[in-house]
Amino acid sequence: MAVTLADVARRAGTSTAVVSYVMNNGPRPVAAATRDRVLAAAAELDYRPNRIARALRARTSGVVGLVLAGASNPYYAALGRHIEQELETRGKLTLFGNAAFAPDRQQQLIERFLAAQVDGLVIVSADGGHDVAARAAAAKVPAVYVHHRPAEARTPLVAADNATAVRSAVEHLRRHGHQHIAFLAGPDDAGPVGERRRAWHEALTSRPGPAPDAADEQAPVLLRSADEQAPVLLRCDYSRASAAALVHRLAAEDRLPRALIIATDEQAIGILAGASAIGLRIPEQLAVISLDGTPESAYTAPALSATRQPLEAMAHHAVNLLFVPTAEPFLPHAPLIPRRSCGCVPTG
Amino acid sequence: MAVTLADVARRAGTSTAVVSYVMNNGPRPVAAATRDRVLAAAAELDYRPNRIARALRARTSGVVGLVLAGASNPYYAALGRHIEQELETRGKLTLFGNAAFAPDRQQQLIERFLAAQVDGLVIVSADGGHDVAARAAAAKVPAVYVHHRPAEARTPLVAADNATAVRSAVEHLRRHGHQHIAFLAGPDDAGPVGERRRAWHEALTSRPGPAPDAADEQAPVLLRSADEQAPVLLRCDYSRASAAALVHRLAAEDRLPRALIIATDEQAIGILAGASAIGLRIPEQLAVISLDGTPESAYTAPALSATRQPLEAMAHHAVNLLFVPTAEPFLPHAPLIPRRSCGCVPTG
DNA sequence: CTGAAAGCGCTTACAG
DNA sequence: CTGAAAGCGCTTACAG
Repeated sequence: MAVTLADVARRAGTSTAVVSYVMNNGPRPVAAATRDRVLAAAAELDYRPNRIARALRARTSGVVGLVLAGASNPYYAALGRHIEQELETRGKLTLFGNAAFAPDRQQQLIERFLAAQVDGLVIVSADGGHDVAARAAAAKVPAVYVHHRPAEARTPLVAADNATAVRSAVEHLRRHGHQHIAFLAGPDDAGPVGERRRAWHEALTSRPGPAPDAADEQAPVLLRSADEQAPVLLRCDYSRASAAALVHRLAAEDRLPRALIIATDEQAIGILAGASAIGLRIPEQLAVISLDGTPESAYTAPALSATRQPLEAMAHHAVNLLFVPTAEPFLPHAPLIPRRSCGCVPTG
Repeated sequence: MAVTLADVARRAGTSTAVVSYVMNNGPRPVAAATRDRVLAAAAELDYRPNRIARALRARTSGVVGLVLAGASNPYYAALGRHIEQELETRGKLTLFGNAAFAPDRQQQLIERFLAAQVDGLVIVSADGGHDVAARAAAAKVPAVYVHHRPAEARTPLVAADNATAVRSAVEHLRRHGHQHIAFLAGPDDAGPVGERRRAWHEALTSRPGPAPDAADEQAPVLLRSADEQAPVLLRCDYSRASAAALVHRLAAEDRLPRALIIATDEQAIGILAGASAIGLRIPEQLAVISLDGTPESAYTAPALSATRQPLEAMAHHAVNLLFVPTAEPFLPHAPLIPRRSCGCVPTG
């Protein structure tokens, strides 16, 4: 059927071992003349190596499994793109799976990827998953969590510095004159969003630390007034629909805050859509800052101010970790990108 | 190292053939007692079949390759999600690659997927690619193009009925009272966007056919005035940035149209962002309809009116075609979803 | 219903 | 520098 190594060897008048050596540039040297004969034979026959056969024998498939907690969320999607690209740079193929926020689907994908003999596993996880990486460890397959990992997991995690990002968002809104800054979290306090919520609460209820962005250090920090109400915590699902519905509800009940930090771009986009639908002006009536800062956040209406997670660097680091394990900590900074939605009018 | 079929056979006191029969429920029958012993042995040893070995021997990998023309475009991304999900439903794993609008990357991905012995190839293609499916045909691997295929290709194509969609968009804007309806195309006239552009031009320059949506048939069709200017064709790259910049330029030159049909959601999102940045009110000053209708189009500000391509049905059909080839034509309808951006104020 | 054995297409000691 | 051969972990005729 298809042309095999043996066919090439026969045509070149040599052994399969030698053909293998020239196709792989090693591990044994081959005489230049022999090499040329082999290359010529391979070209004439249009030989294409069978990676499956290679994988079985060499015990390495050249494939890495990537499972995304939810592929339609812009944050996970952007992370997924960067990871795939990073893997391609390293010559790896990407086996892709979308867990669609179902822990059992995530588990099942991992099992199937492991059965497919992946060389590594990148798990971009959300709250609520089991420690699927334990299975990878049992199979001696390197794995890495991105964004979140279950509490019990011992697998490395790559995530941005959420607490600092949230503090810079709070500081920034204060500089815009806001004292009452609400927070939109997810349905519960699990995972990174929980961390973000806690950082927000702490920033509002205790003395703020130094501003994280050096560029901002000149700006006066407003003191909170003594009669400040308790911080307003809002919650909704991680979906545009849910966030848009929340705006409607809040408006109907006249409970709209004036400033809002939103845990995710997905929700922020929904907030913007809901605001537009009811004629609520952003940032004039409601100032918002999101905490993902995906590429989509630059092209919303109005453009979303956000703390931008360094997705590319995170992807790079995660893939690195698969191949050169290191204990070195990595907690990259998520800089605040002021755009229109917080009240800034960026030039350009 | 890992537990193999032979280990299970040994423990169950039987042959590898029998173990294989029970693991695969065939193709030969196995006595119930034997079967139970095998299952017990497999469970005790925590046996996991090696899919690579299976693939080599059975000449079927259970993996399908999916290449996306551009993964950050919401249209391709949504299609990709549906295809992956459809494949998962069929028990296939998805090898994923992003061509990032580079024809040579697309070609290379196909080669590598073929080398990985994929059972099929789904190519969500944009203009400008070579006929990569020819290579698949040579390797006897079923392939299908989605959205677009090169002119010379003989591989099946799954795409929506673009011409009808465009006509319904033109009709709809006319019902809103617009006579001068501009069109935003891509940089050139290749591919499906070219078709869309031609359908728009034809709808504007000749007598309109019957309205495609039965629900709309009562609405009066405005006659074009005799002094109507030539249809205005706009072009920009398929990127949000490029579309946003276009709005700025048009406004600066005072050449803004009053009604615009936009070839893609990606560009439409950019138009909305650009409009928001300069305070151009949509739909009051500029009515727009997009021709993709991805899920994101429902959560823009304002919500995008669009002809909605039936992405899920397309994905389903494409994957179907891989496994049960059929000559049956498939040209699904893309219904118009009126939202805010065209001037409609949908209830709910 | 079950077992012994060949073979999928490679890589890799091993011997020369 | 090159070749003969074993073996990766399965599936599948073939024989019994």
